[in-house]
Amino acid sequence: MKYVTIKDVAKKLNVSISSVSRAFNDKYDIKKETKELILITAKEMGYHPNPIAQKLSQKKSFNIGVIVPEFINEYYSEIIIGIQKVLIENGYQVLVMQSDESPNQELANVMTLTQNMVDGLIIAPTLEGENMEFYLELCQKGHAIVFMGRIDESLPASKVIFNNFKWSFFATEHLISQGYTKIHHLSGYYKSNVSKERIKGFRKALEKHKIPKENFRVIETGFFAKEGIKVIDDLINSNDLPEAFFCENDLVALGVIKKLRDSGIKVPDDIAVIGFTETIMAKLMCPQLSSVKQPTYEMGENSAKLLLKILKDENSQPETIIFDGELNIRESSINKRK
Amino acid sequence: MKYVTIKDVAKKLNVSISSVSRAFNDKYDIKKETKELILITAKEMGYHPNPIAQKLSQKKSFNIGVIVPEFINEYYSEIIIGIQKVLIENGYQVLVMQSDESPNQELANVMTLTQNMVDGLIIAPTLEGENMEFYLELCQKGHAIVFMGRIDESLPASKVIFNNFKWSFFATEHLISQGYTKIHHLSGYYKSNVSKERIKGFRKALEKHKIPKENFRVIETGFFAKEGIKVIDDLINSNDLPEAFFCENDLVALGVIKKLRDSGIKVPDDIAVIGFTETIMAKLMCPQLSSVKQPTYEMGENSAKLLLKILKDENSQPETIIFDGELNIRESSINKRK
DNA sequence: TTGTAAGCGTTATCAT
DNA sequence: ATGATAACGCTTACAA
Repeated sequence: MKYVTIKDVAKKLNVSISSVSRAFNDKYDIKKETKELILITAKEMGYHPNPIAQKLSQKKSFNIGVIVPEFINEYYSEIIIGIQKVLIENGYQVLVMQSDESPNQELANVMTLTQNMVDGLIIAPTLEGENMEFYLELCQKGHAIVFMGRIDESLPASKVIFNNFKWSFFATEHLISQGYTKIHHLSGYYKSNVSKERIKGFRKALEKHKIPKENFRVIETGFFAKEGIKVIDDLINSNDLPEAFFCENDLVALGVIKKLRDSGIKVPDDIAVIGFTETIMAKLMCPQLSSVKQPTYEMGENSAKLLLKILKDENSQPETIIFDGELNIRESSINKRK
Repeated sequence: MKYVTIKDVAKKLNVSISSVSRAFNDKYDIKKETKELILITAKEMGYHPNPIAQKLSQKKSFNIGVIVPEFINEYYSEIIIGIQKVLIENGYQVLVMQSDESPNQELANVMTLTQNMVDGLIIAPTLEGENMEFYLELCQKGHAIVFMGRIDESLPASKVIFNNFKWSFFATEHLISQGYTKIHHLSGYYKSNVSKERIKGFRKALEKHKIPKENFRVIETGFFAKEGIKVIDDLINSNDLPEAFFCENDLVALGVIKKLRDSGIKVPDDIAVIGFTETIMAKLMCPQLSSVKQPTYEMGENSAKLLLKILKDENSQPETIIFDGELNIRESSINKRK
């Protein structure tokens, strides 16, 4: 591939390459007519500034690295779309890497990206606590980083997180309002702050409504349908089914509902179920699934904006944006007997 | 951010920068001991070759652009993962952009990426026929491009496609084998080659089994659950329901099943349904959905490999890889009365 | 307002 | 086997 360079344009117009450069960069003085002439001629010749040369010259890559645990589910996909929109508008390229839910892969991704001179990073870690010393070091070295989601509060960096406590509280309170008093919470991983917050919200709601302790349980389940199925299987065997399940996410809820149905137990007639981190499936399932919707797109946009702020002002202080959600009540958690 | 450069390493060891460069590039003569010394010292100092400088020097970006219609659904996500694996292993970075199902956005994405000097492109177009002259031009200019999925056969370029005809045929034949003779095919967009191939396969199966013409219909539906719902709504109103539906994809099938259920019609007891381009939902739905699985990951891997081949040998001839799928029969298409 | 030239961090060609 | 140096395409002091 042969590209037209700044020299070609300069030669054609008998001007210096600096003038051509200036024509493409607003910040310098240049006569209006020359600028226009250059711009027009450049366009005719099919010239575009070579971003790689710009990067080398400016010691900036105009690349932003985005690292997510996965993008098979729409959650991170939507976040990425929000990020991309903001960053592309601001002249950045977005390099997306996925860690396959592995902290090691995550670390490798960070390495690859920093070695490729990304100007900044948006990292959605797979697990809080992992790689934390490394991230601390990165931050102290002055890397521009925004963390997202599953991240330790203690890390002195900008963060975009979801108010898991609050919306876990609301989800639980909703189940209580439907008259359910025996409720199990199928949690993600206890290690994770997200899960801890959800558990806190769950407990808080039960306490507020004075549900006796023996009426609720928290079960470490995981993120996938398969794991939801397994838990139900165990509970059926031990004859320990509650009146309602508050699940880690829609996928787990889906597994729960499937297993219950296969066992002849109807949702919500016999047992109510509510999900979290709403997916497109929620509305299409049978029964339609109640869930907590997170503003994924906005979360992506805002993490990008936060990063741009850091990029513009190196001395900007770490900032944390906490997002609220939306409780969407559907069939799966409605108490028909009430 | 302060990076260690080749100069720093050279100075420290009192060697020339060429030697350091050579130590990092196998293709040159350099004494084994000096090489090792340089490599060790470089590592100690935290030196990595600056990829941007390498790119400028070599007039290669080592970036590959990947453009997909969307990555909200797992289909393209999985393809991307396959692509990334192969390309990253080969020292390339992958820039992913999504066109939001818009040919205009797709064009803008191609522009952005070519202007950013990507060495090659993998393009999954949103709609065949759109932007075709432009792609033709790109190919003729010598850009390394692999097309994927919804692409005109006529384009003289490397392609990775799925055998829609064949698997549409098998899906239809399966419905026939279940004893259904009144079958409707809810197609994507008639414009699209993919849909055309699916329709051909559908017709071929019906012809083979001598189903009378008045027993089958093709209805242009679209890609989303909403559109499936609308079609069923219309068919119920016009009292024109068939015995079985062969849907464009799982999402449409989901809409179909939902609407039928809401109307008191049971699947598969009253009407059978089969999807296409299997998603994770298929196994989790109620009833479990029969569908045709596409080898997404492998398709991604192979498109990347195809691109690498072009990159290595400029004169390599266009090649087309056609992938086969897998017909997964589940509850939704089983005729219980048979 | 414009031009000159140094510099960004490499690779690659030519000497030595 | 090693070093000097031009070149890659651009930005940006500085000079004119």
